[in-house]
Amino acid sequence: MKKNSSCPLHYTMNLIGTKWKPLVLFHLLDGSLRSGVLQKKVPGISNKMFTQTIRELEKDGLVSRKIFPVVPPKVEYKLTDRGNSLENILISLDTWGLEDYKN
Amino acid sequence: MKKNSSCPLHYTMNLIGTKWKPLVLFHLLDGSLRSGVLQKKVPGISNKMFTQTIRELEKDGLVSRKIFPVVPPKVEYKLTDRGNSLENILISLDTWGLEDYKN
DNA sequence: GCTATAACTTACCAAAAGGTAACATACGTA
DNA sequence: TACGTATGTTACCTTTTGGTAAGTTATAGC
Repeated sequence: MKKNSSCPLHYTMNLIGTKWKPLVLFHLLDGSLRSGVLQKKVPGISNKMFTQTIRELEKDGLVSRKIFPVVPPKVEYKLTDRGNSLENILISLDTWGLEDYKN
Repeated sequence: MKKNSSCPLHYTMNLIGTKWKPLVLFHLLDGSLRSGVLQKKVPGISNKMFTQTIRELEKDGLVSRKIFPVVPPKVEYKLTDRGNSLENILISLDTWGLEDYKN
């Protein structure tokens, strides 16, 4: 049963309602990852889209970026507390896909 | 904790990973609605996008369409069982937005 | 026979998203 | 001094998305 109809869902969708954002966030649930590793975990994403997506997530405070001043470059991304608060939703979306695919 | 890494989430996102689909589905949680009523409940959606979105949801078996042979036309949409299985996720997304907005 | 109605559909155009490939960086190593 | 490395950025182009406005339908009521 729906709780109200003014619909904060609209707000949520403006933050994470794209094809790639939930996928990127999902793969960070287990902890921080190097940029290249994270990108490889998202099948089909181009380099450009990956950068663009992670920049927006960073801007919105859902992931944080840690730069190691080494050569060649090393960058790690991880969920912020705000990003991590999406954990249950991300897992539910994943589980739903798994169940639905069976049918 | 994530359950696996092959990621059925990708499958889920291909079904409902757009700006409008979750919003349309959400407003059908309480039961069937006439086309025009449903459309008015989704703020900012154009007629064209509404039609296109609902057609895809119908094609994917998430909503069903009932036509009443009257003039002027009357059409009602409602969630299928498959669509209704997204209820918890849709509510979670809405609730998350409500909580997040406070901060 | 003209009009209002709800639910579309279509044509046209503008805006945004997205792919590919080249370039940038800076240091250690061959 | 040229190369490899990881992490980007940028330019160019194509594809997709999206908005607006006009057209379509069938009948009841004026």
